[in-house]
Amino acid sequence: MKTNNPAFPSADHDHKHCVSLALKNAEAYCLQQGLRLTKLRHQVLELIWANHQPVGAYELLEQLTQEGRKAAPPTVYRALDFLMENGLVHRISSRNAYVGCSHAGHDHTAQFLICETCGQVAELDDARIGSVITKDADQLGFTVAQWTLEISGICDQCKRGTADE
Amino acid sequence: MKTNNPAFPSADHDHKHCVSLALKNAEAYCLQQGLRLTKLRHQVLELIWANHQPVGAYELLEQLTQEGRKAAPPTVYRALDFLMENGLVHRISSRNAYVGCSHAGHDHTAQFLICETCGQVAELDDARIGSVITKDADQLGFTVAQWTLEISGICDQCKRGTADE
DNA sequence: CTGCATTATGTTACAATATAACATAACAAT
DNA sequence: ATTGTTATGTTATATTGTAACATAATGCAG
Repeated sequence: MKTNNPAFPSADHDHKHCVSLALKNAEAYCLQQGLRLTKLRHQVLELIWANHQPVGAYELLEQLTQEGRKAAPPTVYRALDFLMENGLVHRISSRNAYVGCSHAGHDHTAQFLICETCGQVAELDDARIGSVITKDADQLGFTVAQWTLEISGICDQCKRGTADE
Repeated sequence: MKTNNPAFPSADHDHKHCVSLALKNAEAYCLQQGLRLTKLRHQVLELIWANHQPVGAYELLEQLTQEGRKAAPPTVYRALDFLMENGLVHRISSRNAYVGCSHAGHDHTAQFLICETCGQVAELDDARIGSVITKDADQLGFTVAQWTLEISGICDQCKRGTADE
């Protein structure tokens, strides 16, 4: 039996459901905020979620092209910019890659566990980290705008060998 | 009078002393560890410290060239690799830039405050953050190898206007 | 100190990631 | 419909980073 791990979904979880849920959330959020989640942006967001692990911009570009859209690098980067500005996607800068964000709304903070073996990413959301950061920064008179925490290591499934993969 | 801020050194601090101290530490560390801090590596490390804020690889390349060394990109990247492996330099991935590390020894963790205005970087070293990370990761069965925390915002000096700059 | 293995650097070419700048198209509101 | 605004298409190029192989320096066994 698989462990039910909310952070690193097991390989047999319902991908499609997972993606469509994320998209619905995004649609609702954009509607509510008066943001234009155009076809292109929707498509890019869907691809990001479908990959379900960090995807590079040029990988997205290729996938877009395969889906029949005429696209060049700016096409992808602009969509990514929009999605990031509005908190629907995060950039993993240590990998030059992008992942979908589950808690939309532009939050500007992110905490990731990145598995070096399988490449999967889990988004943490531990308030303690933010509070420590804020306190430290305050003491130095530093005003925090945003931050990224990227934690690299090995996930549970990969440690147990191939059984779960 | 300037604030004596250990994290963000004021503009009038003794640059040269600062650099030479860092270099001496690095030399001592490499000697002790049997690491070969060659002329090139030493030169690159010195340039990084001399800049005293994150420097890009190609910027370093240019500076190396100006100092009369024949250098191509791999020259710089290899030196950077060595310096990073041995904890003498950190990479700021959100900026594709490199900074000197004050606590040598390969530690593999880093916490940075990055001022969006002046570009200066302060390295934090708050043990609480590491401990929260470890606990969170443990609960998910994730084994942490290394992590990077990059905090973007505005430093004290820049908030006060140009007086301190 | 000589030859050999190892490590570091030089050199050329190129891969991967990202943006500038300007043209066209879609949209939203009069 | 007209117009201002926002989004996308298109071409070219900037920026960052590596692969692959040649040469040079270094450390060490004999």
